[in-house]
Amino acid sequence: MKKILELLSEEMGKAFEAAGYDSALGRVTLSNRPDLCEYQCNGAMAGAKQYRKPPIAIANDVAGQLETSSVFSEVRAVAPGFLNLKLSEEYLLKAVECMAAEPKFGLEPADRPKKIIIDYGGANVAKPLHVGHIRAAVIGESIKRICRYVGHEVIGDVHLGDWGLQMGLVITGLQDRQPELVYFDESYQGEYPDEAPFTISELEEIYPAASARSKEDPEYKARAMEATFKLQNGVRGYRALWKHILNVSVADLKKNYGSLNVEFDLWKGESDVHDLIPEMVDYMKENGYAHISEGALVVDVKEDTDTREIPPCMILKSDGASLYNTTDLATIMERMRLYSPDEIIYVVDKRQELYFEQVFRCARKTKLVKPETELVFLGFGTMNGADGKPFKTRDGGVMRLEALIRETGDEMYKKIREGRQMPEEDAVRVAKQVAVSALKYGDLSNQASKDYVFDIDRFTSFEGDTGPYILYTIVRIKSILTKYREQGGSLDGLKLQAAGGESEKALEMKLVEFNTMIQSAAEELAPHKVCAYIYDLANAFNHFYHETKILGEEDTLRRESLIGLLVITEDVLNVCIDLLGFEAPDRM
RNA sequence: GUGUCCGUAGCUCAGCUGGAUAGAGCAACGGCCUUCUAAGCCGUGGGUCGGGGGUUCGAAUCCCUUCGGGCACGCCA
Repeated sequence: MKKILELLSEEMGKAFEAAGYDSALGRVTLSNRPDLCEYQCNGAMAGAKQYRKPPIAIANDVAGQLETSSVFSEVRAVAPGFLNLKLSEEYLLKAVECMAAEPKFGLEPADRPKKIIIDYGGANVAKPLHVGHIRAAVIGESIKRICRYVGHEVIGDVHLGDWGLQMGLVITGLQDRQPELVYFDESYQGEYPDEAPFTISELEEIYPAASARSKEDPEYKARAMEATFKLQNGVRGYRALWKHILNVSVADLKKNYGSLNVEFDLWKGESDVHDLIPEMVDYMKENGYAHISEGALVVDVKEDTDTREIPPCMILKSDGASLYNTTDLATIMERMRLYSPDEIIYVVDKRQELYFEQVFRCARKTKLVKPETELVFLGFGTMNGADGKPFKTRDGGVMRLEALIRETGDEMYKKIREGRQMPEEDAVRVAKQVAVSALKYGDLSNQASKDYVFDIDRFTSFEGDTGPYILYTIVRIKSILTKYREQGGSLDGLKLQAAGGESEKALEMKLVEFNTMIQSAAEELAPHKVCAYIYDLANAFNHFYHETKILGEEDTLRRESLIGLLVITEDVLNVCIDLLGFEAPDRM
């Protein structure tokens, strides 16, 4: 179905036309003065100059055309030339019925469904996820779901860092700890064990230690680079060890991402494109795209329209080694070959914007992608602590994601215990579920590109603009619907009636905004719009709830209508929180 | 230095394809539970939208300028 504002604008446009004005002036928007009207049209003022008439005269002309409108119950021309509108309850009812009957609540399918790859992990093998990873995961997952919902084919890729110096560091660190391992015996010809010679916790100790040491000890760093080199050149033992590291690490990553309802379709990594690099480099050389500059192989990517110097995109370092750019470009090449996507979205820290600009330009210039392939950089800001600086633990360290989730869950559990009587087991489960909503909503309700302050007390609060508040609202609805069914009511075949009051009407008006909201959230890759919408919707519902007896309504048809409205509201809220990547318990 | 983003209530943030009295939440204060989850709802107070200039009938929103802050700027990722 069409968006409500389009429908109203069409109706208004007709009135402008009938009164002798341009129908394009009939654009209707939500009222910014809800005390005066529900919707408004400012076209009379916009057209005043064109028609050399006072705006109020135009507004009066138009209002005259709408006296018998079945769409608007009230059309008022107000100085200096506003058209203040109220919607007829019957028209609104039809719109609500229509959205309830249509798939996806009347959202028009994407006019051009795209195949999209979304790259939103950024996790590194052998390094635990820390709070810095939460934004990519949470935002990327939501965008993946939103894009799918509007009809695109979306492939989520974690794109692991599994091939760089960090692998050499881990291997070197391991060698120091367990030099006797067969993997380090280059004369060894037999099969390597299936079992990894380390656990995830050991792995997580080895990397930071090795990394720290390499920064102070150049000789150690040289060893790590040597190990990296051997790994990348296929030394058997190193490859086998690397496999172990990968497996142990990925199992752990899946667990942690899983606790945030984040799931990837692809677990590809930098290593997957290693073999493509020589081919790509040759291609760039042969076609004259790349040249040597200061010893390194680079592709110039500056353009005449640049307002600043854009450094060239480096393909190989002066020592001939590949770097992040190399694998990112090779990954683009691989993705084009394997999936031929229409669009690739990178959900990464906004500080990498310039870097990705270079990579994108390079990919275009070297024709790694088709001219029409969209390469989108979606940069997110930092999660800060109360001091406005990047979030740290109390002792100044980097907090692990696991710890953040656990602490939020503990906090939630405490609050549930204080406020509710609930069996222990349920309390634990519900606390986890609500904690995920708190974390995700707290993050997603901010514009992705902005930094935000992580405040556990605020996010886990049941009051205000929070995940728990949204869930609480859903739980309330569920509770009523459960009671209704227990009393013998059925949720099938409910017939809606026109709104019986202001708050009911306001709720319906919010509901019919759904398709508009989703479309704009998808186009702008903006989950925070979904948050803002459900917050408004939850408020509209709670307001309505307080004014309206639902189960106590004696008129059966009216009661069914109210229940029907609850069902739609719950469905819409549930769809929205699913798009944000969390779910509601039955009770809380 | 160059570029870029940001500066809105005590705090955290919306609003930014220009519209009528700039909105929420938190915090503060005051009301509402024998009735569907009060983890809720209603109300009160709180603002030179960083400053200045311009465009416009009209600017938080567009343009210029200035101050303050974040971030990025070839061999890290």
